[in-house]
Amino acid sequence: MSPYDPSAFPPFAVTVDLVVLTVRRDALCALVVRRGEPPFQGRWALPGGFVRGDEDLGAAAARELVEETGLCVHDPAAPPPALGNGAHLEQLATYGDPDRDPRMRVVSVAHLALAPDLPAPRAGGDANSARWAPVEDLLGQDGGAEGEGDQSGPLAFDHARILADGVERARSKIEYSSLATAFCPPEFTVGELRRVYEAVWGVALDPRNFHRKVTGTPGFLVPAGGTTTRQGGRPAQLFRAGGATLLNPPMLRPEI
Amino acid sequence: MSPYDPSAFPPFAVTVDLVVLTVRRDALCALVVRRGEPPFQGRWALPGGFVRGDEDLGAAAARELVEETGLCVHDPAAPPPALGNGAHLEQLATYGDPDRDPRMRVVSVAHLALAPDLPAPRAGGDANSARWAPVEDLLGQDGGAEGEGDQSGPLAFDHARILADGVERARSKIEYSSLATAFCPPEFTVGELRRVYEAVWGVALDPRNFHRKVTGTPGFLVPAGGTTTRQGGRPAQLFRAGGATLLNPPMLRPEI
DNA sequence: GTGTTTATCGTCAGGAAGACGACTATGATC
DNA sequence: GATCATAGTCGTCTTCCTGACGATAAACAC
Repeated sequence: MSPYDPSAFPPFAVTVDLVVLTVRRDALCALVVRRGEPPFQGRWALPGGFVRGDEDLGAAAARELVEETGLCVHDPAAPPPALGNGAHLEQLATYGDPDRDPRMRVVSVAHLALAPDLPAPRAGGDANSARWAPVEDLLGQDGGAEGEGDQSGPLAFDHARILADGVERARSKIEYSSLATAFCPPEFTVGELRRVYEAVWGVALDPRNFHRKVTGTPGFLVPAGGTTTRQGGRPAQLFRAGGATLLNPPMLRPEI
Repeated sequence: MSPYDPSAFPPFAVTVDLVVLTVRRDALCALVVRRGEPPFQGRWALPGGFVRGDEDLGAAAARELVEETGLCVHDPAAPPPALGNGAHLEQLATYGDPDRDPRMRVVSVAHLALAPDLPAPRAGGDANSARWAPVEDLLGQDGGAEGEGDQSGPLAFDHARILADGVERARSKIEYSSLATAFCPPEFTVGELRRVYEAVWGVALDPRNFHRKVTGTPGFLVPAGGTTTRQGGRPAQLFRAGGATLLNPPMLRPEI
C-alpha cells in the first residue's frame, strides 16, 4: 500500500497555458487563439498544450511559445538577443480546479511571456486562428470579447482568470524590475520605454520625472550610441537594457 | 486524434508540497518530516501528498496542512482567527522536472504557509517524525542538515530548491505586505513584530524607526487595548493586524 | 536605589519623487 | 523661410520618507 502505487493516485493530464503579453499601439495585448473544437469551440483561448512525458514544464512552455509565435526564450544567462525576437518567460501559477475542463482532470501550469511587438501571430497547431487582443477587451467586466464585433464571448475555460493573474503579475513586476524592457526591441528610447509603462499600467507618467528615474538608476539602461526620430519630435537617444534586473528603489506606480 | 484522447497524453501524478514557515526562538524555521520509505528513506522532506481526484489544489494543500500541523487556513474574508491557530496559505510554484522523482512522473504544486509559533508538530500520515528546523540549517551551502548532530543529509527530492523558493517568497513578501503578522499570535507587540522581520530577513532593525514605520502606516496595526511584558522591560502596547494587506510605501529591507 | 531591558517619542540630515518651468531639436505647415 | 506642433532633456523646488541617533518611560533584578 505504498502511496506511490500507480493504482493509488488518480492520473492527471498536465498542460501549459501561456499568457503572452505585448504592447501594440500603446495598448497591452495578449495572444489568443480560436478554439477549433469542443468544448468552447469557436471561443478564444490562451495558447497552450500538453506537457510531454519527458519534458520539463518550462521546456513545454518554451516549445509552445515557439510554435505559436516563433519567439525564442530570452535566457538571461545567454548572449544578448540577436534579432530581438527573444521573450521573457516565467512560470505564473497552476490551475487545477476539478471542474475547469468538463472532459477530464486537467492541471494547467500557466506561464507568463513578455514579448516586444511582433508583426502578426501565426496560427499554430490546432488553432483556427490567432491574434493579439487588448487585455482591456478580453477582461472587460462583461466577460470580455464583446463590443468589438466579435461574438465569441469570454475566454474559454478559466482563461480569463489566468489572463487576469498574468496581467497583474506583469503590472506589479515592472515596478521593481527592469522587465519592462522585455516589451521593447533591443534598442529603444526612454520615451518608448515610458509608453510601455503607460500602456501596462494604463496611466500617464510625467516624461521628465520618468527620464530622470530611468537614466538615474544604475544598470537599468546603457546608451546604445545613436538617436532616432521614430516618434517624431526631437531625436531621442537609443538605449539597451542594462544588466540590472532589480530596481531599487522601484518605479512607483501612481495610485489610481 | 483529439488532443484530449486519453491515450494521447501521458498521465502524471500531481502532489502538493508544503513550505510551512514559522518563527521560533528568533529563527525562521520550516516544518520537515522524516521519510519512512524509499526513495530518500530516513531523509527529511517537506510535508505533502497526492491531490485527490475531485480536490482542488488549494484544498489539497489546506488538507495536508491540517493533517501535519492542525493549522486551519486563515481565510482573509472570514471572521478573525478565533484561537490563533490560523495560517496564511498561498500557492508558491510548480515543480515538474521529469527526473525529480526516480519512480514516476510527478508534478508537485508547492504551497507556502506562514504560521505563528506552534507547540510541537505532530507527525502525520506516513512520516516517522516531524520537526521544526531552522531554514539556515536546512539550506546551508553544504546541502543542509549537517552540523547539528543530524546525519540524514540534505532534503529529499528537489525540496531544498522548493524551500529556498518559499523562503525567498516570504522574505520579499513581508516587504510590501502585512504578511509578517501571519507569524504572530492574534495579539502582539511592535517588538514581537520587529523580531519577526529580523528573523525572516536575518538582520537587525532599529527599534525606533521600525516603531515609527509600522504605527505610522494606516491600516497595518490596530491597537488591541492592553499591554504586556512578555519580553521584559517596559510594558508594550498590544496590537492586532489591521485590514490593510499591502504596505505602501513598503518596509525597506536593509541592503546586506 | 541602581542597573538593565525594552518601549516610545523626538530631532535632524539626506535622498527620492511629484509638480512643473525652460530649453532643444526635429518634422509639418503656411 | 517662419511658424507651429511634437518629443526629448535638463533643472528647480517642495514634500515625504528613511536612517541615524538622543532622550525619556516603565517594568524587573539585585
